[in-house]
Amino acid sequence: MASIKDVAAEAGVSVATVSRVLNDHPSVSADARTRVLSAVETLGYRPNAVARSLRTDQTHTLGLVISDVMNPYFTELARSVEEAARALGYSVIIGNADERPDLQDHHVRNLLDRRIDGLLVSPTDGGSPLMLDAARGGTPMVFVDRWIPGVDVPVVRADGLEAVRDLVAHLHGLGHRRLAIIAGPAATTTGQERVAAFREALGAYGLDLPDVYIGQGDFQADSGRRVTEGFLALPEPPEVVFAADNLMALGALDAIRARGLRVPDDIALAAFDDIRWFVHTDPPITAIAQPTGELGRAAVRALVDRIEGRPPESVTLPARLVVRRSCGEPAPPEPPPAQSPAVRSPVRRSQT
Amino acid sequence: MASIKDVAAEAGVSVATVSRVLNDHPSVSADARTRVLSAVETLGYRPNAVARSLRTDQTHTLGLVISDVMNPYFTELARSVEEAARALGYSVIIGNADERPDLQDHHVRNLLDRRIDGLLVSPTDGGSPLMLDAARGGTPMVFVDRWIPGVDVPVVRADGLEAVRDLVAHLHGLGHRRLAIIAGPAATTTGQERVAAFREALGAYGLDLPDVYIGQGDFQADSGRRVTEGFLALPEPPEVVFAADNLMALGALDAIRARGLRVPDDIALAAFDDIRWFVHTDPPITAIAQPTGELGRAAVRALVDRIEGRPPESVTLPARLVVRRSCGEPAPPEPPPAQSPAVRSPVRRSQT
DNA sequence: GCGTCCGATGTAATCGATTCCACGCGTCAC
DNA sequence: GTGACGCGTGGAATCGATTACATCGGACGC
Repeated sequence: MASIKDVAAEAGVSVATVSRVLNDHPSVSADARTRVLSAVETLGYRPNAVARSLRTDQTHTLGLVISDVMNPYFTELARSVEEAARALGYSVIIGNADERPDLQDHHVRNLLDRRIDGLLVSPTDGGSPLMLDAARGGTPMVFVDRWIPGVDVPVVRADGLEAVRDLVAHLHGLGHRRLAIIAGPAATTTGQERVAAFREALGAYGLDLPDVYIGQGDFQADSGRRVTEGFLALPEPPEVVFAADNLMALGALDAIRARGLRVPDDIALAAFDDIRWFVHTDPPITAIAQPTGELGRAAVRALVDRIEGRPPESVTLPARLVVRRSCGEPAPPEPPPAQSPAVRSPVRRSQT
Repeated sequence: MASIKDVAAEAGVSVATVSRVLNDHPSVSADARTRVLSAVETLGYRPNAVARSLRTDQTHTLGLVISDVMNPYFTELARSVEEAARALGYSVIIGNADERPDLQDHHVRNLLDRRIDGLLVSPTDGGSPLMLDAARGGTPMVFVDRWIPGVDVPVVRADGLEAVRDLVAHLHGLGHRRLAIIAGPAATTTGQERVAAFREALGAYGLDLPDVYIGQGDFQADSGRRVTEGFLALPEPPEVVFAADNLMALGALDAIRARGLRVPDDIALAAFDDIRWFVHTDPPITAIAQPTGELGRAAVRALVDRIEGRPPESVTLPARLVVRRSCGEPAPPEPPPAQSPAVRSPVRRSQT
């Protein structure tokens, strides 16, 4: 592969001049510039990003460590992050933690070793020593979706409280009184918050959330199945199962189906996180939708602000309820499928 | 951030010795080794991968350029690639082309600039000059899923011919005679092959595939909707729609539903690529499943073989038909959901 | 006792860029 | 006419690692 030296030789100038042309530094003669450019062309030269990064101490790369790529919510988040980053001249390297703290640490370490300019994390757990060091250390960092309390890092996330209240109102209105939740890991903020929001919303109707109606899941489909099987085996099974993410809802559906029961006649189902397939499941599933694209963009904006020396902002966006038929009639008309669901909602910001 | 010099100073040795310890070179005294190791510990030193890569001309990184991350098939492929690569000591940088040749070029260029050790590509089109140069040039490369004919690069893919024959047999057995396909872009091999396989399989039953029953899609949901709307508006609409990927099947479902029609009573639907949600759609969708995990692993194996100087092998694995209810009764019993669908099938290999 | 060999170590070159500094030369002001 | 200035350019240092080569002792064989 041709290096800057080859280009310099070909153009009959010094490497310094080649570098100046490449970084369009003003003081280069028109003549030298054209000679360099044509040398670049004939050699098919491309600057070595590794060497450049070593010298400039910048990689123009963001790291994104997410909990689980196979979860459509995170896939979409990753996509919007990459898109936003690209628009700002950054590349993204994705690390998939698969909800495993050890894998998460592996990726964080890997990204740090590569000297990425900044790190976007959706933590799988309460924070390993490595993660905490990274957060306190010099690396610009922003949490997205989930965060670690007590760490001074901006957070970009959706607030589901209002939507969960709407959901409970909907369920209550349909006559449901025994409501259960498949929770995410207690070590994650989303794992805790969704249970807390659910309990609070139930409280407003004088309902409580007994321990047997809280199933401990891990945001993966299998745990949804396992927990739901437990619910169904109860002497008094719940009338509604609320899955704290879409994969556990899938597992719940598996379990319900394996028992030969029907949704919503025998048991109702709702999920946190909306995905396109929920429109076409049997029955269509009522879900809480997050403004995923906005979250990704806001997260990148915050991180790049930090990297480039501007004060980053924490952002909290509202989630919203999408009612379908999985909790019982009536089934509201689904709006015609649009290119992208038009989620226009007010933005709440708070300085960090 | 501490550098190797700081470690050397702290340990009272030269940088060469530190480097030797780090790369566990045999000729280092036990004393020096422990001193270096403890210096590393106290300084929290981590070697700079950028500098190391520059010197050794190896990044221990694989590039993966896929056509569309939001397509669950590719998401899963990416996941298995990363897993397999990690097991072999490589990291993976994913580039998402979103089915856009310009974006694909962007990512290929970016990865090449970063001097990745090898490139895994599922080409979005017939091959841009950049891609062809890269293939002919020194960069180790392997195609996965899709490939570019006439380029001497190993290919790892699934062969759907047998499965498509099974599908057509199934459809024919159910009495369907007017079968349509939503094709992928003609510039992709999978776009062409699936149509060809479908046509050939129809031919075995004396059926043909008229042009009006070939809808031109682009592997995205919207095109599936658009094409299906066209089919339904035909004076003689098809009895079956076969979508060449799962996203276009989703779009087809949208269109069918918008028309107020039912699957399979009014029209049957089948898809290439099986995804977990197909079990729970209304109705469960008959699909052709690819051994995605195997493909990812085989692709990494082939690429790493090339990188490390061993002769790489092209691999073709068979896809298989999974019959559900979307093409009409009878609905075979779905096996109980397993951790991972046990796809055990013979492996055909061919030397490249 | 002396030459040889080997193990442990340090010095310095190197990878491919960027960038500080110095230099040469032409222009302009005084 | 001369000094100051600025522009275009090249030389060389630098980033943080790896590694070839040189050096220095000590052990060992004869």
